[in-house]
Amino acid sequence: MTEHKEFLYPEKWLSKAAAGDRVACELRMRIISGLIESGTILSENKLAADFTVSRSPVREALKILASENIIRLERMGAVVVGLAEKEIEEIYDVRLLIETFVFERLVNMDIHELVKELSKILEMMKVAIKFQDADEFSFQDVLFHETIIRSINHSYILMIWNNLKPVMESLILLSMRVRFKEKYEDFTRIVENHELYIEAIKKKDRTLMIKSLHQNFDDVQGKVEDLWMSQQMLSKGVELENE
Amino acid sequence: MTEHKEFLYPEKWLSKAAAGDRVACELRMRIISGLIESGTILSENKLAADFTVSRSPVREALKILASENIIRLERMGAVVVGLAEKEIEEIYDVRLLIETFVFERLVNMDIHELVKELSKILEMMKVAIKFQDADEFSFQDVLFHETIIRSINHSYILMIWNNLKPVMESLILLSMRVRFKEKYEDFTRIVENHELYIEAIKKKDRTLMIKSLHQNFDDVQGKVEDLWMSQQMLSKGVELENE
DNA sequence: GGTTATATACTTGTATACAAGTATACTTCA
DNA sequence: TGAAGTATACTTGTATACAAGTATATAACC
Repeated sequence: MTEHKEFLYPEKWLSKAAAGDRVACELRMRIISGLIESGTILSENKLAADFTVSRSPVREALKILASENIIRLERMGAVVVGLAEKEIEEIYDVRLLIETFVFERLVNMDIHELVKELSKILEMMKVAIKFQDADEFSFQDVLFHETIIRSINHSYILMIWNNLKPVMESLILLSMRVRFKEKYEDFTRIVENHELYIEAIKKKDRTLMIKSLHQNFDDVQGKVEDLWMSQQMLSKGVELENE
Repeated sequence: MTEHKEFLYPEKWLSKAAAGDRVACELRMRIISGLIESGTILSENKLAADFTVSRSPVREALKILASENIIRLERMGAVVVGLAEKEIEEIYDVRLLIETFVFERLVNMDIHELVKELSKILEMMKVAIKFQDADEFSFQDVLFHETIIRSINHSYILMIWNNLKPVMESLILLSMRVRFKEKYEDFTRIVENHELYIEAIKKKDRTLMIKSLHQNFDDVQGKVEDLWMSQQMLSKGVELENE
């Protein structure tokens, strides 16, 4: 039963969050980073003790994580599912599904405001790169895609995104943190890629959009090894809580 | 503050369900049927009193309904969103999206077992029609589509379905109950339609699948008026809990 | 030893209590 | 009458208590 002094999830993003969300976000990061291994059985009581909160927020957190498919609520205990290669590919599928759907809608819309908004976000990303702020960069990256999705005003597509977003966010965070340290040159490519995406929207060019979308996926999801590296880094000196 | 003696949701489906799910299912039915109008503000305390449970399961229920997009959790009170025409169309979109995705996967799979399973379900549906059991029919109808979706073993597509399913279930239940009373002849068409769907899977015929899928949607979702009729019927003599 | 019973230490789900915050209505004062 | 402050009756989020059920291990018995 080890106390985690350092939290993986950016604390500043939780300024106004309830304890339940806090626990969910931190647990999610630990699961996706691999710090908590697949197959681990989580106990409400143990988690409550670990996070020094009561069972109520913990229960809430577990419900959230279960709806995101990264844990499975069983009769006794919540077993960690995590993200293996298969799940990563599945997320890829769903993102492709919804973002292409969104794009089809965008083709028949006035995208002036959207493009302006996206350009702004892209500038923010560049600043984040300059100051080597991986967390801020990740935030803007997620926001970029969310902005596109929100623009079509489709509550049920947004529902899908809302279920996917936290996992995406964690993936991107972990991936970017590693790369800011080790593959700094990647970011020029990522920025170019997002410029391409904006361009595709501006020109309403389907194939260009698909292309940049695929490249974007590869940038985040193709690098599962990065995540494993990240896990190794992070868990260095940090004991797991296996009994 | 009226006591609802009759529940809209089939009680036998809740035999082993926790109080939270019970409340969620019943509330969902009341919202989708229109018994609880859009814009209504739900109070945890009031709901707890109405259902004679504590706030814990009510909170759980509200979280569930919020994730399904039929209520919106705000600072104070949960406001009912409900299903207007726009939402119905959006659900239509998402079902089309995921079921066509599933079909593409099916094309490269051994569908022998699936077809057998679906045929069985279809027979069950016929029996339900014969005995005029609207609830059983609805159950099998939902199961039919869920079986198709599960067959490709895609946890994130299943995640989308899991979020959509309860709403679909309610829609189908309400729609079928009305039609068992008033449009009995519809059911021969619905059965034919499902046979078409099975045929499409068997032959791996995309266009046939899309066609039957569209017809199936129209059967459930095109009839919003039915729902309003159903609401009128059901709320006859039942007071709303305004104030 | 092997099998069955029982005790114990868990688990979940629900009820209840409480703290902190927010809208509403009322009172007070100019 | 109008504005500002205060009291009150709500709200949410969290902690805690308890009942019912389920695994695990110990003990008893054949």
